[in-house]
Amino acid sequence: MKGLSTSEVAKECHVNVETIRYYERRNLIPEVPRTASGYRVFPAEIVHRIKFIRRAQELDFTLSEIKNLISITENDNDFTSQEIQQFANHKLAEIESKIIGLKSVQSMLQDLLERCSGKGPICECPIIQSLSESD
Amino acid sequence: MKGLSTSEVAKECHVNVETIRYYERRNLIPEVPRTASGYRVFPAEIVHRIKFIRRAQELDFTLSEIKNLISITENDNDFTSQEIQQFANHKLAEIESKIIGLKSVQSMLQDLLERCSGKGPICECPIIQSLSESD
DNA sequence: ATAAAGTGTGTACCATGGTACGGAGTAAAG
DNA sequence: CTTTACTCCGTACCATGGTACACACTTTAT
Repeated sequence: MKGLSTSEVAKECHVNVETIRYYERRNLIPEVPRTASGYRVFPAEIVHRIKFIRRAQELDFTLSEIKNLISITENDNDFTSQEIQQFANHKLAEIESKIIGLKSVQSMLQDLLERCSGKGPICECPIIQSLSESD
Repeated sequence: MKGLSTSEVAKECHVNVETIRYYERRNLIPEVPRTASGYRVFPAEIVHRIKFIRRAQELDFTLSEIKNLISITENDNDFTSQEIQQFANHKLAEIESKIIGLKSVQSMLQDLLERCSGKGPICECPIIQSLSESD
């Protein structure tokens, strides 16, 4: 008995059953074979695919970007090397500036935590200062 | 003639006029005075406030988090030092793990770019490899 | 004085990423 | 066998962060 049911996959991946159907509709996962009565039968690999999607989402890839990413790897796509290069470059720039921004918030928050040690009055909040000053 | 109209503020901040009304509804900006005929008259400082909101959004703060941030600084809030500390700690953890994730995608993309130099067949994409392997 | 531009309100709509629900058929357990 | 659990589908709904629109009233420019 090989193959997983929708809910087995959902449980494995810690996602909602509906999410799986949704990903299918969005073509993030393939349409898998069905039983005679129409129940989906997923190959075990689908679990990796879905976990892949979730990890990529956490890193701010949108579902359509993820779709592209997937089709690049599967080689069943219409992208040229150049396009892939451009995509990667674009995303890289985005990521770089995000890292910079996050690092600055990070140090602001660290600062805040040092000053506001959970007691006494609200400090002159350094987060807000920094976010406010730049223009 | 002091005070800015809605569209002047919008222009200054590079946001849509409707966005300003939206922020007012969400209580991210105060309800400002009106002219006799009901037109909003914004103080110049509102521009900083709105730019603040936009910067914070870019760094993944949600509008409600931003609202909290603002009310913390204005001291017209019900937060204890402890709550602020917790909020900061929580957000800090979030930011840290995001930075780590982004850095790993960053190096994957850099890798990809080195290998796929825009010519030849699609490489065995290292991005996907890395996203796929972990569990 | 009259047209064009700006502002107000409320409500509807958009995209993204899901989640829930009703009704009907299927499978599994008691 | 019947009850419970699972699955299907389509459609509707939710939250977030806006954006657009219609309709009415001001303001400004000509």
